[in-house]
Amino acid sequence: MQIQLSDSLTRSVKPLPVPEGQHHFGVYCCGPTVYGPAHIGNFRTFLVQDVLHRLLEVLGYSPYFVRNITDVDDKTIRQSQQEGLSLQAFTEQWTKIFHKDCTHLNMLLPHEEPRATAHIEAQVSLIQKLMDKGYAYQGSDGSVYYKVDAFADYGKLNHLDREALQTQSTTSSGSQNQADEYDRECVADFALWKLHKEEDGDNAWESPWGKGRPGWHIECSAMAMQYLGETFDLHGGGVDLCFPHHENEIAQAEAVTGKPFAHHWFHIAHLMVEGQKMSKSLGNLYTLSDILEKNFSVMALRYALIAGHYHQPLNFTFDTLHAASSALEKLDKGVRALLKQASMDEAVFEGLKPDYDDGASLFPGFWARITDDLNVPGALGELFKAINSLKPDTLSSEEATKLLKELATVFYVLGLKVLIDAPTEDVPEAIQLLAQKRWEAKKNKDFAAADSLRQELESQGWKVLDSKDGYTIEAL
RNA sequence: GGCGCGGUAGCCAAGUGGUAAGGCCGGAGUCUGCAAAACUCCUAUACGCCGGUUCGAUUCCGGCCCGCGCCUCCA
Repeated sequence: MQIQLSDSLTRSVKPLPVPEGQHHFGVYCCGPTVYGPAHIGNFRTFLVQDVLHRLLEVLGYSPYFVRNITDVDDKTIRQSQQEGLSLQAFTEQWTKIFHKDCTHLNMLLPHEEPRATAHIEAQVSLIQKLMDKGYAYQGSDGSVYYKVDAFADYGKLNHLDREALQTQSTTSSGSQNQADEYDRECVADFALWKLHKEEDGDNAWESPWGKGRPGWHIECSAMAMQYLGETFDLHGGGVDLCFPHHENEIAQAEAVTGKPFAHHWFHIAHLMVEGQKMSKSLGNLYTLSDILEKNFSVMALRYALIAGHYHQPLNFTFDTLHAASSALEKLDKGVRALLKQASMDEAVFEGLKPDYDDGASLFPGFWARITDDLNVPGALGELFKAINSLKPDTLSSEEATKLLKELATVFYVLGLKVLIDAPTEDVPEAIQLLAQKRWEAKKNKDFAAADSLRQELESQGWKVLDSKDGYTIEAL
């Protein structure tokens, strides 16, 4: 099945090339700057990319997925100094936490995860080529800048007016931009190599233009080409990266190679929180641990973050999370009903390998939607519709098994684990004892005693759930 | 100002030239000593506004209003 995906460069929905032979579908996504915990907005972007990664894999595209780690920039340097750590120790610590969060969110590992500081040479060499070809110059401050004017295609990704770029006369507020503090020939020019400054501390590398550090944009051009070649299939990131970051990546790469950098540009809209832009000052910037502390499951978060179309801003609220939890429970029930009919163990279901068969799909609506510009909300709608129409107890064991196999593939693409484990909290002995007493009182039909014990348990933060021949205890 | 995205029931969110998926919430019933769970069922005069094209527009075109994003290192 072929995937259609909108492309920012052509501003159209384009089919991804059909997989053939040994070709690997090369994907580069801009990863995090590791100076603190990633927030759920970052994860929205990475999760959408993860769904694309999984879809490509299941449909036979053989993706080769590269996502970088930015481990040198103003913020990482400043923070590491404040904490009295070396840049490396500082960024490694946050990289580890990022990895932990990714695993927790059930994200596939990238095939490569290059770090900027481990690829200084490749960046220096790319800058040298830009110098040699006349696309870069050393400013009066000693730093090296990209000469935007020299690259005729500059602005093509964002469809910018070249005339306006010459002066870049306005800023976000529409006011005049005071550009005279810069040593660039043109305000649109951007830094390739930043000459060492005192506040950079030890964080400097040798280069033909003196000790310094790379500009932000150059790492992605250099590393993408190193791992994926001069031209690759798809490049993605959050919308905010479309300009200037991706525009600059194109300028750096294409000026040197003369070839298209990426065939397809994939941008993911931002996450809003309670209708507002996320920001520290508004206090609405959540990390994964913030969400887990509020007793939501990580799967509910994953569901909530992928359930909106990537093309539109997603408004995240705690209502959304509640809705996601309930929706997951519904899927859990649907699957359990089929498991019973198929006499399949949970573990067997969870161990099923994704296996997509185009001709024999039992959920054609789901696949049609998800391959149509990664329409996850539409696909989820189709999935629920299909599950609602099933009557498990009328199915043969074979039919139920077949459905489960394809559902496993569907859930693999979404990266959702739908079988929800019963809470396995440790219940203190004293509480267990009280619960046992209550159960006995209930069996003896001493309901007054049973009720007062229930109240006592609740006052201590525990809830008893009765079933036919027993009970379970849950934290409130 | 430039470029872009969006306005669908209480909330979230698909989609279509012929009167509208799905999820959540809500409600009812069954069941259970109570509570919850579970099961079954159900609801809604929802397509920003104004014109145009059309037999017919939420869907196409034009205008307007409103919200949001980017426009020098934020996913």
